[in-house]
Amino acid sequence: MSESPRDAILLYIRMLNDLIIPNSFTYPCVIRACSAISEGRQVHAHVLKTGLGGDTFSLNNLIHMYVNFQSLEEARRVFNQMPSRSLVSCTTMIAGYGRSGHLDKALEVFESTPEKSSVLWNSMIAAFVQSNHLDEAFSLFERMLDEKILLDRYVAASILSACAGLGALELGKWIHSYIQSNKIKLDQKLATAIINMYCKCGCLEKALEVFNGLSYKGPSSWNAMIGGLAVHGKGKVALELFMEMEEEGVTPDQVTFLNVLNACAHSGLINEGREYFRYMKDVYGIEPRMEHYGCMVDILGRAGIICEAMEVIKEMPVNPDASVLGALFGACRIHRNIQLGEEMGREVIKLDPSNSGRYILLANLYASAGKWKEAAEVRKSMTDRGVEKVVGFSSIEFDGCINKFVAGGINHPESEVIYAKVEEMLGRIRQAGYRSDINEALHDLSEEEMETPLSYHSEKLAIAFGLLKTKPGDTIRISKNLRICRDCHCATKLVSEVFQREIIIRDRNRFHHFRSGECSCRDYW
DNA sequence: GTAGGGTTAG
Repeated sequence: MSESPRDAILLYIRMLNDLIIPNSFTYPCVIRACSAISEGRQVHAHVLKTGLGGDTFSLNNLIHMYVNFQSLEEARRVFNQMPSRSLVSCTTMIAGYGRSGHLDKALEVFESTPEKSSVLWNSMIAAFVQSNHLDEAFSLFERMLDEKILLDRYVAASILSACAGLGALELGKWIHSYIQSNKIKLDQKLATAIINMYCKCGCLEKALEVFNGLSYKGPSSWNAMIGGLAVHGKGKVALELFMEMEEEGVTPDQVTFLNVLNACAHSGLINEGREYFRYMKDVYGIEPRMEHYGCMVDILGRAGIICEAMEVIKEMPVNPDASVLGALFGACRIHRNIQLGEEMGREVIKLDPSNSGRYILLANLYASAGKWKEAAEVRKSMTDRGVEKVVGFSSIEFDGCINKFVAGGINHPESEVIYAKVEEMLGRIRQAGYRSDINEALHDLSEEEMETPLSYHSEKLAIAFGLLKTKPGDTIRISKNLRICRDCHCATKLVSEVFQREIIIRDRNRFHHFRSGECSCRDYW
């Protein structure tokens, strides 16, 4: 066995010089050793010349190689021309299409494969999950179960990741217990997926239980747990866990530090953030990447230390991307820095014109400053460019089903009862002092549309649904794809008090645990 | 002998 891919290629050349004829065992190794597409193409030609153009093993490896070099057309050509395709050929093509975002083509290969194994099902499910098409991933998973294909640890990890994405706790729990009762091997990736699912579904305690029960904790398990504590606003605990990780001799990586910085951001730990930002480089030699800079800008900007946030950007070795400037833009929004916000908003849209949220935030920022003409222009430029608005929704799981609500939506079969409940809810919190202030509505710089009355924002519908469907005292869990707005945040605090319910809302960025009239974010978000 | 899974800011 040679140590490096280079040696494999050199050995192959020596073999040719010695006139030894390569066979079907030669090429898979040689192909995997190719470090550039041009080299791979040459070997491809050799395969054909040697008369191995019909060898499934060699061709499968060629498909894999072209996929790795992101040349899907060449991969597909090999796939199309091979005399006998195996399940491996199909799986490789599907995964390749999936990773490059060609879900339609992935699905076409998937559907046209007659004998479907769990490997094939998973390649397609994972393609959906990785492209954030979670509903499709779930329905494919259902189909898989209908066809009596057993769940293995790969499919389990994919589906758990989808559950984490949508906050589907019930399904996630089911997968977890299936893993336990069927003794599915808990390897690093699966353990990480379970911990992450519980964190992202709002069950920190379950996540900790799984984490503490692991016989071996790899870096990714620590990362998932630290990241989970971070989004729940438990910054101090996250930092303690990080120190424990170091004490146990586990080497942190760039993901660890991203999560550590994020923990600082959500808990307002400014000094700690500054320290860890230096520490990662000084102690572990990890250079901050774009994401780390973005996080650092967020920590400072959110705290209102705009000058220092700008300093961080100035000191970057590369140009800041839309995400870094987006963090600064977000800070301007919170601290009502109209002038810099205007500049950042425009810059961010220039760098990433397809993100609808930024247009809306900028338009709302203008509107809040009374600059109606500019606000209209921003909105127009968005429609002119054909940028689709991301529709805000809140989802709540009940009886194994995910119920989705959009602001002002009436598509739910129980709409009438739900709206009546919203009215009752608002009535009762008004008695406790809630005012839905028109002025606040106009100046609220949320991503969601201002056209829908605040009373019918999607989370209010979801909360009303939760109050209707769950028993008194049950926790209501809601996931939302955008950020919660100020008015809903305020209303939910009061609902938690008046109805004596714990309400957990996960928004785009973090968790809000509402209890007895207060939120775990302490209004810092 | 090849193929599928996890953690990653706002």
